[in-house]
Amino acid sequence: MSTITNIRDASSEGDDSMEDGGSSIYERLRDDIIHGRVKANERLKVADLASRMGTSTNPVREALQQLRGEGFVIMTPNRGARVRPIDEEFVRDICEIEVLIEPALTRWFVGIVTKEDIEELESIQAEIEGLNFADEMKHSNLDLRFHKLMYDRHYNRHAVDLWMRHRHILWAISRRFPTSLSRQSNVLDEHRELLACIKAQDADGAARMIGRHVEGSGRHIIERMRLARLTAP
Amino acid sequence: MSTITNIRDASSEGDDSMEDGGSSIYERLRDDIIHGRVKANERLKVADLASRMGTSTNPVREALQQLRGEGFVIMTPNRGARVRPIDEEFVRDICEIEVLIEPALTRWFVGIVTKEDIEELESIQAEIEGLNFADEMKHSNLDLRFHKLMYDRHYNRHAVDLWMRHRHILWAISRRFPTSLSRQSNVLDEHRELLACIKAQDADGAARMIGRHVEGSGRHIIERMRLARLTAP
DNA sequence: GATTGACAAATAATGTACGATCTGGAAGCT
DNA sequence: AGCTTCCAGATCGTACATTATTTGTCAATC
Repeated sequence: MSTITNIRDASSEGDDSMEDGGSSIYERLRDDIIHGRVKANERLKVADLASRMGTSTNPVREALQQLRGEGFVIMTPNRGARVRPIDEEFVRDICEIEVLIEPALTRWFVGIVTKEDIEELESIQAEIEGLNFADEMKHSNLDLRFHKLMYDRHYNRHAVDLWMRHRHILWAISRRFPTSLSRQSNVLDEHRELLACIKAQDADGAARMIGRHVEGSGRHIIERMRLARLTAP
Repeated sequence: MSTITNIRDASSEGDDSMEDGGSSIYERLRDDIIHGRVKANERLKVADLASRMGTSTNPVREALQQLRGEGFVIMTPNRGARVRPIDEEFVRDICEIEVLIEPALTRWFVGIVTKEDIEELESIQAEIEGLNFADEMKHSNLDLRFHKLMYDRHYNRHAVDLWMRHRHILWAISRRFPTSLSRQSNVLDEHRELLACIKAQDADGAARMIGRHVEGSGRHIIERMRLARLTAP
């Protein structure tokens, strides 16, 4: 229970009031939860967190309240906050929701797509194929740009926000594990097929494709999580 | 811009430290936003709210953070909080999401439904038909019980939570307006047909039915909102 | 004379410190 | 053993200090 956020402080050694490099308390806590640095259902004591973060208690309390609103922590009156377990169930849950939402967003995108959009998508896709998973970080950014381009102009901002939130969570989790080779080739295939459907103005096909894509990603992450849990508990 | 939460203080007159009747600051603020007592994009000043609520600023700040997590207020650093507009767009957005989620939840329910469940659903439906919209409040509760029974045992807690949140918002909004007679009869019809599909183990039919039900409710609320906005701006 | 720029004062958000209140568990009593 | 009492620890609320933003004024320039 010692190192939670201090894990990444290895570089800046015994430094209390570290000038936080742009990351807010909220983000730090959120990352600690998503990355599993705090155990499931573990109690989060504001005083502890405050000293660990190098601030007073008030910012921590507000961060916790925000996290409660987003469902990452569970708070009971006069009894503090506990972390919601980010386990395979959680991933499955949000993936299932995405399987419902993303096809709808995609279907709409096919209806409004322009020649320029397709060109940009293809250029992104070319970049993705170019680096071929050499840099996971870069790949993730490109992948995000790919999907963001499709969804960003959608009128349903609420749905897009939901997608973004889920996406960030999944991305943070999947960053813990490497992507298997088979999944890598599947991702490339799925993107290619998706592009083909978009170009052909086949909304149903594109929706079906994105559904498969999301489901595949989710399944892959869950398998990796299960594996990691079994090998190194 | 004077009376926001004080509207309901009319009864307890000039009483500073009113023993709040179970409603937390968070709930008060949330209701004020949903019910449109605060104008869209209006700035929420913590000091104002604190004095209005009869407390100090800290509880207000935490409530605002929670609301931010849930997307009801938008906060920018060093610039405070603004209320997210709860307009027709907002309702349309969450209804569209529900149109995607609820059919999936319903489909699963049809797969695990027992004889006892159906009996209880029918008893609730009988009660609903019995009071025939005489008491909107009671009707809402029964309607909630009806759908809750279907969704509550679903394994995807995240999706069910989302549904619950959306449901509460919609309910709070629709409470502002009376339900039209035509919509009333439609609701009854839709429930009846839904029950028939469930009894017949017709998952696709039930899903289609609930989709129509949600869409109809959403459309009705939006129309009412538009009407109210046009008649009394 | 009107516009724009900088500077200063007000206003409001953010952070810190401390006291009040509640919970949980351990020690003591029947 | 079971119940009560009490104390340590943590949360929650209040007050205050600090910092950032906004506003208003005045002067300099076009």
